[in-house]
Amino acid sequence: MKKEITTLKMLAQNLNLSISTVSRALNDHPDISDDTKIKVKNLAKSMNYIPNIFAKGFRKHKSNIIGIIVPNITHYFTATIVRGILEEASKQGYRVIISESNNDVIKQNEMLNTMIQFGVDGILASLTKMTKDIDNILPIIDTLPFILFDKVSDKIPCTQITINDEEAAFNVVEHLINIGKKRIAIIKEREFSYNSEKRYAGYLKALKEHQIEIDEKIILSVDDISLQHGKRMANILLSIKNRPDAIFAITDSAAVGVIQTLNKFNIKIPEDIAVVGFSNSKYSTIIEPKLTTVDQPGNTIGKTATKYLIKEIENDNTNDIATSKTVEVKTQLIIRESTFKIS
Amino acid sequence: MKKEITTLKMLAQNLNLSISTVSRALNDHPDISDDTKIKVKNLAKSMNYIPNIFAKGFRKHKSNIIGIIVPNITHYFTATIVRGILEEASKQGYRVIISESNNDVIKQNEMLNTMIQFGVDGILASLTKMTKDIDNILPIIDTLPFILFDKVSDKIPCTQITINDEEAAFNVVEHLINIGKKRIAIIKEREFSYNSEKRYAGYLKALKEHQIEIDEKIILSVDDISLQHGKRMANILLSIKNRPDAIFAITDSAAVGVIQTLNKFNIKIPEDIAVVGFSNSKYSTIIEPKLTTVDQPGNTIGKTATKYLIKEIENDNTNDIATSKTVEVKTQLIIRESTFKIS
DNA sequence: CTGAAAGCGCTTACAG
DNA sequence: CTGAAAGCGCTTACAG
Repeated sequence: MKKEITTLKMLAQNLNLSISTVSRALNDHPDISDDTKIKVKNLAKSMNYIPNIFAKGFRKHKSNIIGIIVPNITHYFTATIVRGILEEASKQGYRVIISESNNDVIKQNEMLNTMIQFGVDGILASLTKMTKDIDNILPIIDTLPFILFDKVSDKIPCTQITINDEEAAFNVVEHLINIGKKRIAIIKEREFSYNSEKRYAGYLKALKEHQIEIDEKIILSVDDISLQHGKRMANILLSIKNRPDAIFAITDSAAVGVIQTLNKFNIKIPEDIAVVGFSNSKYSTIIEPKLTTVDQPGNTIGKTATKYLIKEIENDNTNDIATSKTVEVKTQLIIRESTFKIS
Repeated sequence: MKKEITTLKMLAQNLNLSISTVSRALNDHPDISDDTKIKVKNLAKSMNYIPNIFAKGFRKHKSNIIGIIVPNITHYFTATIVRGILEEASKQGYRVIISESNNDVIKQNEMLNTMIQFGVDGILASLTKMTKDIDNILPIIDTLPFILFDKVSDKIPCTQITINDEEAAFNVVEHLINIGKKRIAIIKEREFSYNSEKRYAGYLKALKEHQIEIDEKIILSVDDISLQHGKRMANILLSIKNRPDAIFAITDSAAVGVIQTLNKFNIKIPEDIAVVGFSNSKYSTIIEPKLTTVDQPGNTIGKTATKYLIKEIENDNTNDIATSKTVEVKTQLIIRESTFKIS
């Protein structure tokens, strides 16, 4: 029982005009007289005319749909980015198709392909953790506009939007030093994570600049930077002879795990051991003591990425390597009880 | 520098066949010989043929895209539902377009309209809080397949997928009674929320069944069932002369606010006052004591809703009121420290 | 300022 | 078993 859909043809017949004229009037073509335009537009409105996007897209080879692919949509930070993308896209007249890779490279590639098949005008992607197989992505980036955000990779020559991971981590560690900490542990991910490596670099840089000795024993790497592993690592750090006086976990979840463990052993936070996370997720204000962390403006990342993508789409310069750039969105250190100045 | 796209025509020329035959071969039409099919399919693969979904959709008046609209995508539970939708949709060859209403009715209507304009085959919606203006939705539901999930409304005659709110709340309250609580407060939303009303109904039913007096003074309603309001309500409940010995907050966030407040006043949980939330969000295991709550299987809701929608799409029976049904997905009470049996 | 016509890539009745 | 042709709803060079 679908409703009768108004088409250009119907409008044309009604007004005794040609389809061409009606089409042009609706698109504000300069050749058409204002008189006609007004007549056409009024009728269109009264007949509830909705252009058939498919015919249009088909004709112009443009769908006004952008595809986005993320590892895990249930992460608060990711959802926040998605929200930014949705806002900006809808403002500019684009719709958004979403896929989740679940950190599965095979799935990610499948999804990229179906997106292209579905005729998206461009793709915004946040990579899986182990995106070693850049091979599947490289052919795509000169097929259509493609931009990376959050989980990016410098192996892929395209525009990338991230946060200033290195600087943010540097600020975290410097803050810990400023409150008097001298033996700062870090819990990071294994090598393949871009973000983790950047944060680690910031950590090292801060220690060096403040001439603090780097001790491998308190630099821990895990496969999956989760709450569970945070707990495990905290236990390890407590067991070594020369305990750290601060723990920087590269993720809020891990930091929460650390705090829970320290609480269990009645270790005073931040006096005995200070703790810092990363993300400013909701947990950070629910755990006791409240967590010092880095706020990442997901909304800004999403909007920025979308702006760049649409610009590329509308200029039709498919990922010109020359025009690719890396944009770093500024984060902010949020200081809470887990590192409060001791005095 | 877009790559040359393989079309049916190119395949046809290459094989000296007609476009019709190639099209039929690719679609496994019974009229075509196996020989031809194999030849065509092989060439298609080697030439990397991808059907143009727009031409196809345009021709068949079908986009294979479903639209979903939710109030807030950053809510963990919502993201979980979205994940379920994505999984099921992609399994059945559909793509998903997402919009966020931010609980704004005007925006919601705009989005519904653009979705229809974008030619989605059907819509899955979770309503804004104050969807009193059903008026805008009613005309839609007999235009195309339309299904409600999570935030539903019995004013709209279409298939609805929710959790068993009433039963779940009943179980919560019965559990509190079983551990010896006799004066159970509830923090709910104001009247316009469907879910809140159902949970409230479950609350009342349990009290009645166990012949516990209903006291308006410990039935609190808020506009926005957030952590902040949870705190505020907890303060109110602590200030009344005859304090409750249990608080059922209709949301985990509010329950967390309650716990933080009780902790501040050193009230023993659950001995003095037990606390229950709703959602089994991540916070519920981060707060101390860990929160008893109701687990809502978002994934199942998403999948179920999608299955029904696609069924409606493919049967082309647009929201036959006769076939509309309300499906309740079962929840599970998760008992944790905030209500542990006292003995 | 307006119209007739071609064409985007596909499917499908119709004919053989 | 295969092909020629129409048509889905739109835009746009071409002609007037």
